[in-house]
Amino acid sequence: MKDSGRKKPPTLVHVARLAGVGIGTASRVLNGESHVSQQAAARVQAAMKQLGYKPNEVARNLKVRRSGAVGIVVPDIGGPFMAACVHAIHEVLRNHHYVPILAFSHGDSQTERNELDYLVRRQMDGLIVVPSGLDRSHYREPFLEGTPIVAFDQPIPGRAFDAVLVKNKESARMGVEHLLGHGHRRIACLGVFRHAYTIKNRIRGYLEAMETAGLEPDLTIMEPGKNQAGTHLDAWLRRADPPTAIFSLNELTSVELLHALAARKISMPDTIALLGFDDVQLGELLPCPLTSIRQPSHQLGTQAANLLVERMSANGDTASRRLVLDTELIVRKSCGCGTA
Amino acid sequence: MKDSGRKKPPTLVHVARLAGVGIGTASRVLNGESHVSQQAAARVQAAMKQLGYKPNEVARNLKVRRSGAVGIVVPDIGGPFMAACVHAIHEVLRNHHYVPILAFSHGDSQTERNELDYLVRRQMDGLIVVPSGLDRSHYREPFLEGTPIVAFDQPIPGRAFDAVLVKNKESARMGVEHLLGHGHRRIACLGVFRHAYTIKNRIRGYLEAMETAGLEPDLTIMEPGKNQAGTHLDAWLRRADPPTAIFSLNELTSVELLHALAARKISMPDTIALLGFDDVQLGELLPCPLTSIRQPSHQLGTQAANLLVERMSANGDTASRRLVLDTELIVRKSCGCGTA
DNA sequence: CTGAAAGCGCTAACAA
DNA sequence: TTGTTAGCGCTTTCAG
Repeated sequence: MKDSGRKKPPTLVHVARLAGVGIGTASRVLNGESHVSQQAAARVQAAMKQLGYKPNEVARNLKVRRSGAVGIVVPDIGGPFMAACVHAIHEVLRNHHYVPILAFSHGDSQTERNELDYLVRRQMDGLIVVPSGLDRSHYREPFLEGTPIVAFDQPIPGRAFDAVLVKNKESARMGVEHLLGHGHRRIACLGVFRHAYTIKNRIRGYLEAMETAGLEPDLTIMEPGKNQAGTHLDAWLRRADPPTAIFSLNELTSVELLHALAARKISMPDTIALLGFDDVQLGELLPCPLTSIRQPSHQLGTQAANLLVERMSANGDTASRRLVLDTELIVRKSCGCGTA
Repeated sequence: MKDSGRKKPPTLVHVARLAGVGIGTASRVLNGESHVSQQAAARVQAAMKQLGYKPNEVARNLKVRRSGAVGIVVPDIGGPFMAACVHAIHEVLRNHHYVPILAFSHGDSQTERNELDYLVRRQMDGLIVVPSGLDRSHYREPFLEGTPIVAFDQPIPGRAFDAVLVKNKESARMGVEHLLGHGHRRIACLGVFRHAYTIKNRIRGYLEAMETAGLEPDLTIMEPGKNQAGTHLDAWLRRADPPTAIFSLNELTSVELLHALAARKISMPDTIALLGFDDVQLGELLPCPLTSIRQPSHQLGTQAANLLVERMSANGDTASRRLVLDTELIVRKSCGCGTA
């Protein structure tokens, strides 16, 4: 009397029995195969309808050894950038009849590894991963072999994975140069550590631009989630010659900075100009509209998904490909434009 | 020579063979069962490690007839509200060792049905659904029977599903009354159609508040994605006695409205006051900080997931439960507060 | 064209 | 404590 609750759903056997055909035939019509008589097909379909039959994908997967699913591992989808990327990936994948399975690493290596492990056990046909933990050694482990992977936003060192990235260094450099163009000499740079690769390259771009201009770089890295922007801002302002502009390395920093500036009633862009990565929602409507570097999130997602789809259907192994996309500078006022 | 590509990963059989034990024993140590000798356990574990064995979840699922996965169907995760909800759901689910599978309905009934169908075929152990299509007849179809479902944000008519909702009508009423408290008499209401239930109730709240105050309601529903807020705004302004306040039914409307107001340089809250559902990112930092009704997105997600987890593990069938959560009015300036 | 039969990798019941 | 066996629901030879 233990399992009396829900009665088991009908299987192909039931369908076949009801239709008076063999299970093989039933399977064939299920898969829309050609070599079936009209007669049989009709009766099987009738039986399926009558029983409300739904094929069991799990069983099918076990047999055909592919799950039709692809795993997506991202740190989180809090910000608009990742949300948009994930959305785009989802769309492409669904169009190709894959089911996307989303997992969060929270930027932690261990969690990332666990999620990957789990996805592999679940027989994912492919993986799209933002490698955001510090430790990336698990990408060399054997359990990932045999599963196509495309690295997203950040490359995976070592094995030659496909990757879709943006021009971080160049974009940063362009942004800082724009600030330099406004006559700023003391440009501070603020960011958070987490996503090593992207940030590292943006920093590199900042440093290059400053160096080329013969200026002293002024770099600060803060911990995420601690809302330390205010503290750093205060420190800058206490200096004899505080920075006149800030280059922000990501959305989170920009938002925190915006709050900190507002709380201190510091006028932008006069006292301090701001330019940063990632467009912030409503950034356009702020008292001083935000100038920012927009990453092509939708394209990024689409390209990555396409790359993966291609690789999953490719029998042979093609060489690994790396796509690097351009960003766009959205010029508004926080950089100093239109103030003169 | 067709399948020569990737060699098949090791199975329990290989492990057992290498360890020199029966497959049953191997399975037992895999599942951490007690009745195994130290000897055997050790050798099996060694073998597993040596082979880099990863259990095949698909096979296990087929056998135990549960997938350990739960499907989440939402219109999209573009806005911060849904993003936060989904995040919370994910978290709870993962803590209970379920894998969350996210699907998008785009607010379309057909898509919604398809996704549900697919999830059921994939043997989801449970479903959390935002029923956002107009047609909800599919929730009465037999294929959903036997799968626990909790309705999220909007209830499912008919069958007695669990549901987690917010107090839409009461919140709207409270919001409008706040506006009334500022002396506004002509309060327009703007929203988009899509999410029938929530919107309908918010409208009801608006109407009630207006009626109670003995005022003429002024309701406009626009189509999503068409950015029609400006058009409606213009229409209002052409009137002899234009509204002095707008009650916005959701985030999308608020954002569009904000853009439209800014483009027309209409001052807020003097010329037009604004109060709406859903907190908008950076709403606090706008020239006129936004007053809004904040929904408890995190709680909503957590509760829904907990409800589902409970139901999935409940053998017998408990009565369906409905949770209705409170909202919070975040008072800033766009309503007219602090202007006097 | 069609039915029967052999598994996919795993768990669970049953003997031993 | 163990090995063996019978499937989970489906696809896919392989004969007929």
